[in-house]
Amino acid sequence: MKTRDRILVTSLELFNLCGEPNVTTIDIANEMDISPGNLYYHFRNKDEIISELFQAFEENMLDVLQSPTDPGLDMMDYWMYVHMIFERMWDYRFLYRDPVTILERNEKLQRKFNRILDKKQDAALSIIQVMEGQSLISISREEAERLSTNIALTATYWLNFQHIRHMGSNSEPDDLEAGVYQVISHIAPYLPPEGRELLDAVADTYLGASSSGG
Amino acid sequence: MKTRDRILVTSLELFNLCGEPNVTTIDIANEMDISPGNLYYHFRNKDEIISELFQAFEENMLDVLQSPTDPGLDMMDYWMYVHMIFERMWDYRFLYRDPVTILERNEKLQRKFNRILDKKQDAALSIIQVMEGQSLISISREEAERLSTNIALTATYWLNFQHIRHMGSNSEPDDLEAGVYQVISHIAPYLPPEGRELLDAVADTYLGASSSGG
DNA sequence: GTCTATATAGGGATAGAC
DNA sequence: GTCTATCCCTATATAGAC
Repeated sequence: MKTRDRILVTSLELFNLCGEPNVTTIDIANEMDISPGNLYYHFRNKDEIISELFQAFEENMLDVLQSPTDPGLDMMDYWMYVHMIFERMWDYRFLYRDPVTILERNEKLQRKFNRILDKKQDAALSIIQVMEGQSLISISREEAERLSTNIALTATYWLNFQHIRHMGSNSEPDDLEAGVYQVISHIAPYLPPEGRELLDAVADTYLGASSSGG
Repeated sequence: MKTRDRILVTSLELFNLCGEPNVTTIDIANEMDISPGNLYYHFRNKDEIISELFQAFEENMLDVLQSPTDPGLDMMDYWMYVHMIFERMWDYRFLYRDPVTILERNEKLQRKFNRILDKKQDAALSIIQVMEGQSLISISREEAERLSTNIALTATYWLNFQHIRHMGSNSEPDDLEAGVYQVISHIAPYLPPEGRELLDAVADTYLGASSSGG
């Protein structure tokens, strides 16, 4: 593995573990047993490392987000879909730890992050509309807008919320299923009784057997 | 006004405007036309300023949060209630801009912040249970738990979400009503048609006439 | 490509005069 | 209480040898 790539991998690891603002270029170099000078031979500055990591994240995420408007999907498919999104966020969770701190330094990242948010919200809206089209749920246009905003918001901030909630204990929870459930539960009240039971069944399947993010 | 208090007021202003990590003790001193030495005569360090601001925030917030379990309350009362909570958060919005960065340095603040989150969630749950008791809504115990978590999460991160969403334009939106609506809309799908119409009416009243936070 | 050594800059904080 | 001057530390980033 080339040094340049090792820098990216090590940076991502440390950023996720300690938070990007708490990781210096020297920390990264030390962790890899190379000199800081060497690191700066491969990257002009820390921002370039972050940008490159973000680039990889964006490609991953936009790929996963391709909204499943296929009408043949069931509750379990949606669960898996949201799970995949959570896994990508988990892989790059340093971005969700204090997004404002990271984004405010770099306008390009702001735009990219917002584009991902747009996509998230669009995906939620699409799914809602498919369900509506199937008469699975009944919802007005305005309600659907607000609902998809709430879904995108929960999906975006769940890891941050969990992190703050577990700050006393120094172990970070790597159980994404609770977040998936939390996101999907936004839809629950719109579902008919059969739909809710189906959701409960799917939740029971996944909530016990924590599969973790690795 | 005593210098000590002026330091607190100025710090709060700058923190809210620029974000706490971007404001140095020198910035604060400059803004007040005093010397950094003077500032350090009144406060041992920056953390002490933050802690004291947090203290004031906590008292405000816990006071406002006293959950209104009075069964005589209507939709407009709940709207006002959530609005008051948003106003307190707005006054100390720097805490919601980079929560992890601010909290990770100080265990006491972690506990306090989480206590406020607990209170928020409890308040949401209480209101839901009152509504359930009045047969206004029908909801299971587990659903109520998840719902109140989602409500607390949205209330906590709405300002952050808005901030990121408007990062391109350099004007920060000070319209809290959208956030209030977003929070209350979590309840909407559980309401009977009359309840939803009532909510729409209340929303119409407030959403137009942005009252702002100042 | 990699190293050592170092420049640079900024922020937190203190000392001591007034 | 307030000021000026300054110290210390840390993080980013560069220079130049190997």
